Formats: sequence, structure tokens, C-alpha cells
Amino acid sequence: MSWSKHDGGKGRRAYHHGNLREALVKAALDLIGEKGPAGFTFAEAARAAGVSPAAPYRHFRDREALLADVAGRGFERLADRLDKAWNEGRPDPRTAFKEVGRAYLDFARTEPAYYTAMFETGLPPDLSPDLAREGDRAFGVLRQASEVLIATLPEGKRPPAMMMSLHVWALSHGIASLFARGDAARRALPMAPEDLLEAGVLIYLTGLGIDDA
Amino acid sequence: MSWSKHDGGKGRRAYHHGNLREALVKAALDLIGEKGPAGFTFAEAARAAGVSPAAPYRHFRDREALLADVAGRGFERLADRLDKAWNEGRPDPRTAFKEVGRAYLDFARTEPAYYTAMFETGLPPDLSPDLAREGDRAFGVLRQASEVLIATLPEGKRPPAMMMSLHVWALSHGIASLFARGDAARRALPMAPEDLLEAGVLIYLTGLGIDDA
DNA sequence: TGTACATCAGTGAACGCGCGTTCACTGATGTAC
DNA sequence: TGTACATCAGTGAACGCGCGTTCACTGATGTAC
Repeated sequence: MSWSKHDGGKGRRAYHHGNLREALVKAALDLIGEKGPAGFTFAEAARAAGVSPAAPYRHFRDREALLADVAGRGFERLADRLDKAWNEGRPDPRTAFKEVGRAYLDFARTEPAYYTAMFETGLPPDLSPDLAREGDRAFGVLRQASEVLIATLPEGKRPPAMMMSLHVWALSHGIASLFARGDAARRALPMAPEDLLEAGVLIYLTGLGIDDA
Repeated sequence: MSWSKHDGGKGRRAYHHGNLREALVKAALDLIGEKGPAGFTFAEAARAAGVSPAAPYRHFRDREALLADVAGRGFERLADRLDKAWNEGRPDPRTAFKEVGRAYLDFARTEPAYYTAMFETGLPPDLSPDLAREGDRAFGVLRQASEVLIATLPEGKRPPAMMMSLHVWALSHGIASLFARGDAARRALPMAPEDLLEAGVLIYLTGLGIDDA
């Protein structure tokens, strides 16, 4: 957050913020993280960025547009993390697949503000092209991983990859939103959410006939 | 919604509403259904019930208390529906178990306003004793069903019933909240949510070794 | 059966608040010549 | 290299709005005798 050069080093504010767009995104994340999806207001984000309430309109059409931007960045990060966890199927597809599941949950836990923006603000998943694209990309990682895993099965015993990835996504999201959320609505769980997910995925894979190599 | 007897049949309003508490609950449900979790306001619920904005305070401590009441009723209905679907394990535990899954999703789809109040308002699950009790009762049905199913397995191959019910709940909730929600945030799905869930539960049960009789 | 009175469940006006958004504006920056 | 000027990214005041909540009140209802 660099204010203009003519600041004079005295903390006196210069006219231009420098990177207000980024500062607003960060403020939005902080607010969502602190007070939940409804606790984010345009006005307060502006305040947090040290700027007048009219300034954000130079960068975002309205409140919803900022929210969509935040959610889009969230999906971008999620996709990156899942992709990294998948690691091109190494050391073996089954292990890598479970790592993808863990990474999903890890994302929900370590980035609750992003996760909330992505799934709890009621935004349509295709509100902006960016949002839609990054959302697809994240799901694509899961789908690609499913395909590779399925290919290890004998022909004729292969389930649809789409179905499989939807199951895993739904299970992961269910666990995340019931047991690994950041706010007071989190439900108690007699084990780590990651372990619950890993066990579930394991049983599911067994059910599909994808066993240890 | 019966107003006082002295109404005179002219539509002139008498002083007492008769059943304001119920009318407010109904109004809350309608508002949540129409405009999402954040779209519900105490003031508008009062307006919908045809009553001054101060009247609801005779029945609910505040906005959150009304929300908790609605959520509690939702869990009550959900528990009843799950229990009915379980039907004491008839015709056989495996079939009955799948029916419980279907009933869960059916509830989410046919009662989106309740579902939203229960899971998307950020209420702590133990905000009121009623809410906690009915929530536990709903989960209890699932847990009981899991126990019966598990008992069909040979000793030594029985997974913990708690884990199993958590898996099924999470999968159901994940599907419901991603693909079967009532608002614009619903994601497209190339099949019926119920079928996706049934297939998932089937694969999961197979993975546990619970096969067709 | 009639009456006095306590209690219950409303009214309606008012409050302070913060929100999203708009507007005409102005200081800072970048560019063309 | 200097200067004129267009454009960009802010300001700050104002708007209308609806919210949650409080308050003193009052009409309707139920009950004791």
C-alpha cells in the first residue's frame, strides 16, 4: 500500500493511494474473515483502506463486483493448491488423489475468508467470466485426477469421471462447511476434519474397486 | 391467522392478532425463501404479519431468537422426515438407509427456506436448547440407521457408526448446498441431485463391504 | 351473573445508525509537442 | 527540456433508506369474588 511519493514521510496523506484495488480486496477478506459474509460492507472496506467511501467506485462497479473479484481470486488460489497437491499424479495416482482432498480441506481451513467468499455469499458461480473460469479450473484439477485414477481400472469397470469428481467435491465441501468453517456455526467433530475426509475418500475408492497397488 | 372476534367482518383490525408468533415464523420463512438468509429482517416480518415493528418483541428476544426458532422447527421437521424414511429399517436396512439419504435431499429441495435457516445463517448449532435438541435428534436418526446397517457386517469388520453417519451427512449436505439450493448460487448438475447422492452412498456402502443381501 | 381489576399483546412515534450510491469537484500524473 | 493539457484517481458532502430497538401508552382478555 504505497501512497504517493509526495507523502513527505510525515504520514501526511497524498492524493493517490497507489494500489487501492488490492487494498480493498485485502480489506474485504479481513472483514469477511472477522464478521462473516454479511459483515462485509463497501463503506467499511473503504475505511479500512483509508479512503473516502466514494473511492471504491473507481475500481468496482458495486459491492457485488468486489465480492466476485475476491471469490475469483479464491478459486484461483484453490486451483493452484489442488494442482500442486496432485503433483501430476506422483508418487502414484491414489496417493496423489488423497492429497488433493487434503489440500481442499486445508484451503478451507487456512483461508476461511476466501472459502466464505466463494461459497457462502450466495454469488452465482458465473457472475463474472473470471469467477466462472477459475471455478472451472479448480474443479478441472479434481476431474483430471479422477480420470487418471479411473484409468487404472480395467475397461468396463470404469465409472464416469464426472460423477466421481462430483462425489469427492461434495464430500469435501460438506465436511468443510459443517466441520471446518471459521465461524461460530462450526460443528464439533470427534476427529480432525482432514482425517474424516481421508477415511471417506478411502472407503469410496474401495467401493469403486480402486485398491492399493 | 385469526384476528380478534370483534373484527366485525369488515376487515377492520382488532387489537389482538391471535397467533402472531406463528405468523412471524411463517413470514420469516417466506422472506428467507425469497431473498436468502440476509434478506430477512425483523421489521419486514412484522410488516408481513400486519403488525407494528415493535410487536415481534413480545414474542422473540431479538432477530436472532426468531431465526433460531425457525431453524429449530426445521430440524424438527427434518428429523421427522428422516425417521419416516428410515421406517425402522424396512423393507431392509440397506434400502431404508438409501431412503434416508433421499429424504435428506428431498427436504433440502422442498424446504429451501428451512434448509437455509438451518445451515446458511451462521447460527451456532447450540444457540438454544431447542435448536440443539432437534439438531441432535435429526442426526440421531442417521446414526441409528448406520448402526443397524453396520450390525449386518461380521464382527471385526465393523466401522464406527459415528464416522459412517458423518460421512453420509457430509456428502448429503455437500450435494444439497452445492447443487440443490434454492437460490442463484445453485450450481448446474448433469443429473438429479438425488441420483448423485444415491450413487455416492451406494459406492460408499460397497466400500464398507455392505453389499446387496 | 356482574363487576373490578390485573395482565397480556398490541400501538405508534421516535432514536441513532450505517449503509450504498451520487455528485460536482480537484489534486496528481502522464504525454505530446 | 519545459510547458500545456487531458486524464486519472481521489475527495467530501449529501441523499434517501430501512434497520433494530426502546418507550410510554392502551385496548382486549381472563379471573376472582
